[in-house]
Amino acid sequence: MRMSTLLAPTLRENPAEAEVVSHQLLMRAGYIRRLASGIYNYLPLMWRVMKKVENIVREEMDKAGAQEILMPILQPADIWQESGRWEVYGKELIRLKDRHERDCVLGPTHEEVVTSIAKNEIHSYRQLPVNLYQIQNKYRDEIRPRFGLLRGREFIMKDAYSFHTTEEDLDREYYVMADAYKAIFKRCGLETRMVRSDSGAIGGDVSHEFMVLTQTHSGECDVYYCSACEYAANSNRAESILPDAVVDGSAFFPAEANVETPNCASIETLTEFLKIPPSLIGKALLYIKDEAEPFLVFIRGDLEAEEIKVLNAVGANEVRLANAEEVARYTGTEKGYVGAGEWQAFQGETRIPGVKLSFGPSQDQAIPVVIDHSIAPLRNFAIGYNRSHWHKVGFNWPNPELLKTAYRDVKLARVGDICPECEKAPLEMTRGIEVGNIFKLGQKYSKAMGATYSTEDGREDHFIMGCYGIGISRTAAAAVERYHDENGIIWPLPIAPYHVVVVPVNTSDETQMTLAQDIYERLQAAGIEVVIDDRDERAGVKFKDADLLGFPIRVTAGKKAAEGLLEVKLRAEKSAQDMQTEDVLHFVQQQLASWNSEVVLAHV
RNA sequence: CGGGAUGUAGCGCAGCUUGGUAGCGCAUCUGCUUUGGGAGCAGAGGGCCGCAGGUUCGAAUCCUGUCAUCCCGACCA
Repeated sequence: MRMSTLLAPTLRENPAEAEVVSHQLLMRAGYIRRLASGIYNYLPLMWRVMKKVENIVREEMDKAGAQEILMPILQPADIWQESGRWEVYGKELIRLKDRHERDCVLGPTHEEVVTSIAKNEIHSYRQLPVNLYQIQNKYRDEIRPRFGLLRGREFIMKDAYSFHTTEEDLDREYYVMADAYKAIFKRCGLETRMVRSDSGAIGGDVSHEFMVLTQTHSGECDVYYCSACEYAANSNRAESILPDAVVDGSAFFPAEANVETPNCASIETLTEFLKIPPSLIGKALLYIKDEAEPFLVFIRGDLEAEEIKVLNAVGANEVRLANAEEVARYTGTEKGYVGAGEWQAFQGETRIPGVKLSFGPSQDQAIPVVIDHSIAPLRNFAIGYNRSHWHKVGFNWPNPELLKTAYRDVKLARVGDICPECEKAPLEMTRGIEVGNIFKLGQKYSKAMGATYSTEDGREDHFIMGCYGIGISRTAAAAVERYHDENGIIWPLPIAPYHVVVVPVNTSDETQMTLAQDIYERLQAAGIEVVIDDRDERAGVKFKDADLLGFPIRVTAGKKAAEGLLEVKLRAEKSAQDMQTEDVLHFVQQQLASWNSEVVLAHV
């Protein structure tokens, strides 16, 4: 490819609209252009990268035994009504009508379509298991598209769906896919962690996400991971064992007492006033469930509540912290002084289903309660008195047995907490970009849509399903997010748009041009993807662009061209070396053969 | 959808407070010089100031509406 004809319009400055590194660099290096919010043109270099990622995915999926198909993007509404997601999916689903006023959708995912295929075409256990996948544009009318390719409204995704006769067989396939995913991301040069997660709108029981760990801002989730074992989880799922802390306050409070604590509405001011560690405080947070029901969360003073965990604990669609007015209305005190006080515990169903404990001055005024496990070991501690500017100290729960029914895990894990799996090493945290996920769907869709097959003993049974996604465009963007420096992108060799850029420093110098043209042609003949910067530009411009565009290997024909020497430099490294044309060929081939991500990792 | 901000040349921005008919840098085009890290000089082209109303003798500037884009939250590959 000749740079003089390549459509890669580079920009000297970052576009104002781009906030994250991958978005900035892909825009600046002329890989993408925005058409509308969350909708992008992939220019020639980007499309090459995309196809590289696609091909790696395709090869590994094929190797894992999946079969590639292509399902329609435009889908009739009736299958969505059948599955129930016409109502459930909400505004993210792009709906439209055709000329006959028939409702249609643009596919955000393809469980409905693939289940209809299985329903119509798979009739016998003899045809199972089967795993079908496609690589295709997906449409999700995101509330807030952002971060360039990391969250678009249109994006390219590989989605696979497997069908099974038993849970055990689904299990087997699940781990076949997990292994395929590990191989895929490794081949893309990306280090990933397989992370437990919530299954969200897609449904099902078990799910894992594959996260590219990044230190940059763009990672959308906090990922806690064990420094010793393989444990990793989203912040909204991460469990942890708390390291030792002071949980018995008998040294501070010889006896139970009510103390006046003026202006001690925060943990910080209270610890200062009482001269105790924050772990000796029972913190009470008043939440509102689905804009209707108040409930209390008790958690140790030095910990934070994790809202998704809280939400799951009470089976809510939405939770939020109560405002000052609500705190006053429901507890009769002000923020910072809510607690157990003189209240009593009441057992039995509350207004919130599943929560069986409530606290209050009387049963009909009692508020449902969720208690974090961190509260359990507390003895002789401090807690709000439900009276402004008063706390109770040296407090012990009157009936610890009763509380047990309300224990949940609702705390936000902290860096330094102990790994829940190996129970030895401390947890660490990083930002992560979710590039893939795998779900066990079970029979959710096959039951909803009546998709059955004949079993070996002649019964009809619903398919047991799994589904497995990889964001192709997001993976490419994540690679930029992971591999770049102040000068631009540093593509991992396997997904680089071209492997080599040949730079004749001065196009009017015939010796340089001849040498450059020669190595360009020989690299090409050897099947290496190479671009020659034949533009009549100054050396600085070409070098800047080569760095910005991120070609892994740069071959320069410059001063030493007269001696037949070319300068070879890896984008990820600082130093360069001079070589004869023959050696350049060998060097490049060797790089391609011996590619491994550790080399890049070491230099970024 | 709530909170915040921004729309002026292809890109990045100034001008707006205090209305008087648009400017800077980069990019583009032409010519000469230059040629190993975003060159210099000379010249040129390109904008109904997001759009629609209103106020005014006069609006990029003030007012109203609208559209778009971005950032922060809840959702997601």
